[in-house]
Amino acid sequence: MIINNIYEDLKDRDLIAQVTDEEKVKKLLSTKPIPFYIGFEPTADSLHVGHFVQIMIMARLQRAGHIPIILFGGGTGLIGDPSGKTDMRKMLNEEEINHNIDCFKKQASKFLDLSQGKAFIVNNADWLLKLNYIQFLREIGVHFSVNRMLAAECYKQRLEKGLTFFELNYMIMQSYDFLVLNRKYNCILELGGDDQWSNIIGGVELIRRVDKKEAFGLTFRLLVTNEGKKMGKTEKGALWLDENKTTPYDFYQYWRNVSDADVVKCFNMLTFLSKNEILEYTKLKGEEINKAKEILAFEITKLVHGEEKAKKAHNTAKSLFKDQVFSPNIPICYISYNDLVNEKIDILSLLTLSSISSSKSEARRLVEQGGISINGQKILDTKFIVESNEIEKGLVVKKGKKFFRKVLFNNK
RNA sequence: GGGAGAUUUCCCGAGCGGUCAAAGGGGGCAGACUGUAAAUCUGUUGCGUCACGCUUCGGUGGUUCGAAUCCACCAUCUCCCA
Repeated sequence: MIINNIYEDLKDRDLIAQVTDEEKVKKLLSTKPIPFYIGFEPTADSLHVGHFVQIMIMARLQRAGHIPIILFGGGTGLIGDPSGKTDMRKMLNEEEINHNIDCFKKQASKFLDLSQGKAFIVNNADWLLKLNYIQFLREIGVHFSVNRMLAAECYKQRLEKGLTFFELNYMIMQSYDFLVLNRKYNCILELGGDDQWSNIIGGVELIRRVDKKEAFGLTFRLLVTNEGKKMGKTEKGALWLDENKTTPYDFYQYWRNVSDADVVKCFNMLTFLSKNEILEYTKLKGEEINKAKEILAFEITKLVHGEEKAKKAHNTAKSLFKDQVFSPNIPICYISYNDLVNEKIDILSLLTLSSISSSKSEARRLVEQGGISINGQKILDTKFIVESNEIEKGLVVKKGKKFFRKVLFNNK
C-alpha cells in the first residue's frame, strides 16, 4: 500500500525546504503508513491558496498511503501565530472558530479522504483549553529556553516592534500539540510551511526531552513568486477556494496569468501531473508557454471546482481573449432596475452600482483613461448613457485588459 | 512606579499656523509596447452634482480670521530608568 518513492517525488517536485533528519524521514515514509500532522489556523471561513498548498501535500502523502491528521488551532487560534507578522493578530472568539472549522472541513474533503481511519481531524482546543497553568509550566515550560526562542527567526520581526508574552507562548502551544498527538495517535512527523520551522523543531525537541522519543519535522517551500512575493493575492485580497468568494473564472485567470518564471513551480506544487508531463509543458518557450499556462490553470481549477467548471472557465477565457466572442459564461454582476432614471443610467453610476469600480471617482478615472469598454466599444465620454434595453440584453463591460463582467438587472 | 518620544492618506515616510487632499517611495489601477508573461515608459491613486465643492492627518475639547501643524485631557505604541 505504501508508495515507497513518495519522499523522492516530493523532492523532485522541489517541495521540501527543510527536514530534521532526511535519511530517517525518507526511510520512514517508504516502509509503513505513518500518521503525520499539519496544523491549520481557523482564521477565515474559506480556504485560500496557502491552505491549498498544504492540503496538496497532505493529499500526496495520503495517496502514498500515509495518514493525515488535520489539527485545527481552535485553541492556538485564540492566541494567533506571531511568526513573520508585524502586528498582533485579531483574536477570534470560539464561535467564529468553530464556524471556520466547519467550512474548512467541507472544502478539504474535496482533496482528502476524510473517512474513518483514513484521516483524523482534531482540535487543539480539546486539550489546550483545560490546561492547568502551573502544572503546564512545571511539565512543559521548563523545557523551553527563552533565549533560544527569541533567537528564532520567526520572532525576529516581532522583537523590533514588540512581542507580548501572550504570543511568545504560541510556539510552546504548538510544540505541546505535537507531543499530545505523538502520545495519542503515535504521530511522529509534523509538516508545515517553511515559516513554521522553529515551531516544528520546538515540538520535535519537546518529544525527545519529555518522552525520550524520536519525532521528525519537515517543512515545504512556501508558494511565492520569483520576486519573493506571496502568491494568491489579488486586488480583492486572498484568492479563495470558495466559489462564492472567488469565482471559478477569476480563479482560473489567476493561474492563467502567473509569470513565466513561476509556471514550473505551480505545476509542481499545485497539480498531480507527473514530473514527465510537467517537463513536456515547461519545455515550451516564448509565446508557446501560454499553452502550459492554460493547462496549469485548467488543472488547478479542476481540482478545486471540478472539471465542468474548469472547462467553462477555460472556454470563457478563450472566447474572450482569443476569438473576441462574448461568451455566455462571463461572471455576472447585478444592478437594480430601480437605479435607472427614465430607463437610462449614466456610465459612472453603472460602473459603481455594479461594483466594477469602487467609487464614482474611480469610474471617472477609468473612463477618462480609456479603460472601459462596453460590448467591445471603448467608452471615453464620462457622460455616456446606457439604455435599459441594452442591459436586459446583457451588457458586457470590460475594465482594463482582463476584467470582464456581464451586467444584468437583479429585479426585473 | 518614574522619564523621553511617537501616532499622517493602502504601506513606508515628509510636513512644524495659511500657498495641504497633504512631497517622495512602494504597492494598486489605467494607457503604450507585448504573449492574457516579465521588463520598460506614461498617466493616475479621499469623495462628489469634478476647472467647483465636501470630508480626512489616533480621539475629544480649546486657542486662532485660519490647525495635520499650537494648548489641554484621553487612548495606543516604542524606548530608557526602577
